[in-house]
Amino acid sequence: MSEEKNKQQIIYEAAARLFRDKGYRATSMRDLAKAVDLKASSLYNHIKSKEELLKAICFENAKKFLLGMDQIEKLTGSAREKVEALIALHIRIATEDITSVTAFNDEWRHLSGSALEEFLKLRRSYEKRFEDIIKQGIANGEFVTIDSSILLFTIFSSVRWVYDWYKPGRKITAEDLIAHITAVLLDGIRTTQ
Amino acid sequence: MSEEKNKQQIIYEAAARLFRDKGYRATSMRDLAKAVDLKASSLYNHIKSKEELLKAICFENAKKFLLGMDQIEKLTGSAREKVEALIALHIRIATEDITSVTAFNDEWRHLSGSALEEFLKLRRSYEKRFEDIIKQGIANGEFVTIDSSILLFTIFSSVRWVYDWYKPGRKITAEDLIAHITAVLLDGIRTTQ
DNA sequence: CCTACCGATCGGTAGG
DNA sequence: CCTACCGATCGGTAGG
Repeated sequence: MSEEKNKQQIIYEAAARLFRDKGYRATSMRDLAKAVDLKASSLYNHIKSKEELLKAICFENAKKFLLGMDQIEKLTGSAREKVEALIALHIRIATEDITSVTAFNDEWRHLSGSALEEFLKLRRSYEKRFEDIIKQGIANGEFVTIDSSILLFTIFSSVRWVYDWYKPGRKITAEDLIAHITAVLLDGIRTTQ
Repeated sequence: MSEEKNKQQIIYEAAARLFRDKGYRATSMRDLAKAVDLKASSLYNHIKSKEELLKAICFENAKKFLLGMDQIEKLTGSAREKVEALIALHIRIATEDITSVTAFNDEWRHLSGSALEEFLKLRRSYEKRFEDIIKQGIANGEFVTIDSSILLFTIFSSVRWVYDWYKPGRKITAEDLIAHITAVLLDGIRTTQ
């Protein structure tokens, strides 16, 4: 029973790694089977289908972001503090399970039909909630008056490269990254002279 | 002859669009044939192989970035002016042929063996030259003293989302994007009070 | 530029 | 958990 659970967990983790490294379409069930020391057909004693693996990866990560957003919206601080918390959220999720979050980020588009629709709905809702916080900060005078979707996507991408770059071997810690990326986003790379 | 040239061009453009929309591995030669109104076998009168299409897309775009870098390194201005020119370069390349540059960005990893090696060599060289300019700016006192690779990847990603977002229908022009993203990267989103 | 077809590989099932 | 196998689809070629 606990062994069963374990094997399924192992398959999910191997799938995330393969999807990240080779991409969903380029990963075959034979590749996955080999990675967990099984024959391809035996995988189906533990999982339902290839797409189920991708769904789990995508929706688990989406949930992490949405739960984080729930918490941050409840904060009583300024828009700046909320954006700082969101930057930290993204970087913490990324560095805690870099494999899974990278697969989520790059491979969600291979979800099919209704799963894809549902995923995009969650994503749009997350983006809207993030953008609302930015808009509040602009209205407040906390942030510069630049188109809020430009600010949104600049912040998004500034934390996104961490997925491709962060490796346990790096000397820079997650908390260093949070501090430095936050500093760049808030005040820019130019020195104030 | 010029018709022959045209058909090849049409195939390359259709391939870039399909690779961008579905991914390289999920795009079949039957898909591509349908998009250009041919049978799959007839494609091979115009092209050598599927991978040749990906190679062309990847190396053409790599060349655009490297030629831009050549020009910018020759400038006599400050590091800040060079970084501004690089930001503008990225956004101009992205908005001029958004389809091709997105395929280049997302699908290069499906290059095989020696093509992949060569591509990575070009990419590393580009990144190094970019980072050298940043290092110069830090040494100069023009830029804040934050780890240069953090600055490099933050700048890279801040212009990267444009690929996924920019559509001819948008009200914001490429030149607006350049101005706003440059402003955010140089001085941040926080107002100076 | 097409029809016809190749061997390889795909995700997945049957049956034990 | 395996062997054996399914129909579908893949990139690409032969031959006209």
